[in-house]
Amino acid sequence: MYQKGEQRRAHILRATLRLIGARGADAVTHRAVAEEACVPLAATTYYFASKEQLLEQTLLLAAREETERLERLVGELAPLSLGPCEWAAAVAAQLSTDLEAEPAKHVALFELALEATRTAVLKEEVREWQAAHLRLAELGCRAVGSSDPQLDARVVVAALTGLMLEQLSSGESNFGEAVMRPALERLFTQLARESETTVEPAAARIA
Amino acid sequence: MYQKGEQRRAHILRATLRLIGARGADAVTHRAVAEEACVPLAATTYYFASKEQLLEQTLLLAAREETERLERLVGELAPLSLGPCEWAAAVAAQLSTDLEAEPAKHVALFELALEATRTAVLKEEVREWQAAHLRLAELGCRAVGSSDPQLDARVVVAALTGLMLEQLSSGESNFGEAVMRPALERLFTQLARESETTVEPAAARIA
DNA sequence: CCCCTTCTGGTACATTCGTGCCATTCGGTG
DNA sequence: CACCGAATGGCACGAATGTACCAGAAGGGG
Repeated sequence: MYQKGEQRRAHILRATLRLIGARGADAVTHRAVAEEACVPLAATTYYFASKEQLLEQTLLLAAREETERLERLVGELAPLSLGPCEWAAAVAAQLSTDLEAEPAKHVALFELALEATRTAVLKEEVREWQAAHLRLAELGCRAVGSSDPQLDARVVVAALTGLMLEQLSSGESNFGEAVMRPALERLFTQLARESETTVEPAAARIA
Repeated sequence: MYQKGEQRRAHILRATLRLIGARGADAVTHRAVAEEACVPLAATTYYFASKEQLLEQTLLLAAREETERLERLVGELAPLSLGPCEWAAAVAAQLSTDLEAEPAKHVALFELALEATRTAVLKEEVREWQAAHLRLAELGCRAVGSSDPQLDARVVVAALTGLMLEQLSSGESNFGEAVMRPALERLFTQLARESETTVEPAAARIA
């Protein structure tokens, strides 16, 4: 009983997410959300105590969904014992198709990161979110035989974040994979290379 | 003659930048900017045709300043023929101190990237900005003897972007270097490692 | 059946917003 | 000196905003 409300609440969150992706976080007003969700104005104030809460909850939703999605992806890929290049191809394919399918969600996630700069609650959430990313990347790094999976995971997460932002902010539509795959191949293969000797700073430099 | 105006214009842009860093892009209103800059309300409309122009110009300013700063940094470092670890240390030090000195500017730059998602003019600017980054990174990659400087530059730029965002959105204040330096060391040393043989996908995987 | 909580949808209001207007001052030029 | 464009600053207007309020529909439990 009384579960209709939850559906409407979710519907409003979806609409807000679409709005953030299309017109930015500052386009999120009660009226704009209400129109996007096709609900009366009062609905948005009924389900959310304030505009800030609405925005916050929407960003949390996006972050959690994305984390689940990634967990599923790594869960599928990890048991296959792929090499670095296959990992790169799989990850690049997944990310670029997802970027094109739901750019709004990913834009929203970056908005989340920026909002977190100013909001303690969100900062905490971003930390958990990144921790999840690190765990997943670490799993992947272990799978390709990284010699320092924790450190490499950090590098990989940072690189993926940067590539995604690049695609969103300056990419032509749908050439994402062409850019991401070679970069990821290169990154993964180089990180996966075993150090035959302990790395000595100057030794890696060409004479 | 009549150069006072330019100063005031610049003053307003600075204030706007501070505002973006402190309270986000949607906190940029004529009134808020005027107060932050200690100028009357009409000044912001006198120097900028609209709120959007004000925001846009501010972001362009930040992007160009940052590019110049990076060019200076690479210009200093490149002739020293450093190894990957020294590069990592220098870059990590520079970025983390700068992140702490002027977080507002870097937050603003990410806001720029997000706005570019929706604004054609900004998207073009972001492209130029990233092209500059790529050129600089490529220079650095060449300096450490990368076997594919263009590709590696892409990876490096993405990783740096990701690390910066991580620091801004979830980092404790001022432990940036402790996080960034090891990651960069790892990335640079692995990228700098020569491939003795042509990289063959499966060969890099541990048996 | 009635009641009470949940939910709906319409409206009102104070505040804040972007922007246009205009009288005034400044500072260099003729 | 007079002049004139550049710059200033105060103000007002219409539009949009967040949110409170309220009258009622819905629908399951007594």
